[in-house]
Amino acid sequence: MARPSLKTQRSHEILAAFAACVARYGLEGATQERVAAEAGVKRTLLRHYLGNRDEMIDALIDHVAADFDAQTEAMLAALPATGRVPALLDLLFDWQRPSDGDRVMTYQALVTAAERLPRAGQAMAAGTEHFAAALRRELAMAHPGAPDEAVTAATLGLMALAFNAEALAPLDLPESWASATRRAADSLVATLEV
Amino acid sequence: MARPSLKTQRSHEILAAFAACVARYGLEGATQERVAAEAGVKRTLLRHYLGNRDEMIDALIDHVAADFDAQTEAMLAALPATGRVPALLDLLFDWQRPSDGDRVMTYQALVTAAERLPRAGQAMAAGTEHFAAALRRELAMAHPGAPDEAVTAATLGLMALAFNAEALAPLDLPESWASATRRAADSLVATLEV
DNA sequence: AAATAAATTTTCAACCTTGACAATTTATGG
DNA sequence: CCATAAATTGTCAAGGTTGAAAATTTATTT
Repeated sequence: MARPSLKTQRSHEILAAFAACVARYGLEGATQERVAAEAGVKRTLLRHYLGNRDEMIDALIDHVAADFDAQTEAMLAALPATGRVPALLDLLFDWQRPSDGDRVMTYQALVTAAERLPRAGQAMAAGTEHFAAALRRELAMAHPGAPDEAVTAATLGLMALAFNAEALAPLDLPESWASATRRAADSLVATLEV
Repeated sequence: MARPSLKTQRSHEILAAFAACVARYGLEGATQERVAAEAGVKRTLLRHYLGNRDEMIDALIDHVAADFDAQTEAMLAALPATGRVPALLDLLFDWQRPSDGDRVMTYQALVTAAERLPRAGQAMAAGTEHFAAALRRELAMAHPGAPDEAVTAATLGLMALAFNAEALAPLDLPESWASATRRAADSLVATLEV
């Protein structure tokens, strides 16, 4: 017998706007005013739905972590039944992608803040390990004979290449680097062949 | 016939403090008050030596870029006459190092701000290419027979591994990742063997 | 249409950050 | 000691950011 709550939807919209602002301006630069403008609502609504700034940041951490995990799962779900590793590389190093670059920038901002915000550090660490584990599982399945250490090494190599490509995207680096990055990834996978 | 100027020294101290604050709080979070406290001077001195905030940021960009390049040169200078590539890997992936982690964090903050601050983007891009070129030269010298594309791929792979290790340092990731990172680096170099 | 609970807007005070300039102190050369 | 130029400190106003709560509007149920 009351007006229906928009809490879930609005909170989500606001957190998405928050994440976008963090990606663009950094955590400290993502003021409530900017987030409100990005979300297209009054500043006081942020407070209404998410509380004060500290509480907003806590919510953001959870949001980004969930988003990261969802991205990992979506990546796995998009893989075909056979030839999964080549498909995985195509996904990780597809430069035509509509650049969810914001995601990695937000992630980086929270990683940087880990010292001041232990919760952020824990959440980002968990997400990173989750992603690495998924990558590792695919490599291990495709190369059952490869020694564990080699699989782990290739996993970290792929992850570093993928993260780095996104993190440095704001710089206009030579185009040739894109193909070289993919080639490095292929080399790492090739180390797992018998 | 006047008091000697401290401009050079003080400017340097202040910029170092600025860089440290940017690493810790992000660019927007590095307020003049915090920088002044970090440098141990009154806020008004920042203005005296470096001008207003925009001018301070311009100076910071130059400072960080110069620092980055100096680091690259120092790395090269530290290499022995023979066995340069293994020594290079030891330098890049030495986890005992007293962690100049601040440097990479500051770098990351400026990369993130590239969209708003084109000068920052240009400077960080130049530094990155300088670093990559140095790496590439070493690999090419040690492996004259390797095809250009392979050398470039290995270069980017090493760079990604090194940057990533530093960028994710604030997270307490599994210790085993350190050795796996080194192993991935070794694998990339091994792709250049005949 | 009346009651209800939620959305949305309004408003105000406290705090922080910055810019700018005036005032003062201090070290050096003559 | 004196003149000079620089370092250092002091102060104030303007603008932006946040916290908090009150007032108003709106959608839904009965």
